Amino acid sequence: MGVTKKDHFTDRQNAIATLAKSLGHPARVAIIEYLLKVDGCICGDIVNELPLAQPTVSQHLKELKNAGLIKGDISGNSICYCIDEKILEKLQNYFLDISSKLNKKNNNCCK
Amino acid sequence: MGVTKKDHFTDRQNAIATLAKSLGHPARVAIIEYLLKVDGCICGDIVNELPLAQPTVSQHLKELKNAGLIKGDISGNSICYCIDEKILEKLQNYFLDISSKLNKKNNNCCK
DNA sequence: ATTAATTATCGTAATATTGCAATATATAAA
DNA sequence: TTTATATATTGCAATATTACGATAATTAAT
Repeated sequence: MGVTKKDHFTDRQNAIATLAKSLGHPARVAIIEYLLKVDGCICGDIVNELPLAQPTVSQHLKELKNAGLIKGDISGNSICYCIDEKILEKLQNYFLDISSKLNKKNNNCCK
Repeated sequence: MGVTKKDHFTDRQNAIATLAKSLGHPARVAIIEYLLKVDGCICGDIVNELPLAQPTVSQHLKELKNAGLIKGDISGNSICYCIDEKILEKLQNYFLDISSKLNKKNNNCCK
């Protein structure tokens, strides 16, 4: 089928999956890392940085934006994309939570 | 095309993307959360827990295993899956790293 | 040895993703 | 106003993912 049965999972599980999925492509990881590195955030710079055609990058930017990981501001002729700290914090907290649960648990049933 | 141009990105970017992708489906998030919650880790329990058919769950388990997030031990008739702490730690550290970089940066170019 | 139970694999259909050329849209510059 | 620049959208081909029935493979129980 290729269609995910979202209805059967919790909102939280779907939310985490959506965020994780948006980082599930190296180009999108590269975009986040680029935005972390630079001061500006002009779309054209991202296109130049990545080894992909402009429409492809635009598509990846759209996915990151839909997931909430980045936001975009119109800046004259071009568009300035930046990381949305809140959502990244959410992801970070999720993994912190998992780690603390793992620590409290004896996770030794497999070697 | 539908084929990811992995060659053009760094190993680290590809590695993070692979891990994130493996959590990019609610069923796989649910599997991880289930393994965190319970003491045992028998495949059949996971199948019962999830609203998906056995072959589908088996496929998701395989993906998590390929990504390195879980490992499986044969346990008599059945198979015991558990979380691989090392890899989850890797993911956690990645997001901690991003957060600290975000804090050092003035990320105020978009409102 | 047969049968039951557990998990993996195969085959296949439906849908999603990736990538890009072509084109549209919108703003800036001349 | 025309032209250049920057980004988004459309359309399409290739590949990947998701889901499951049927079946294989493996071990346990009888």
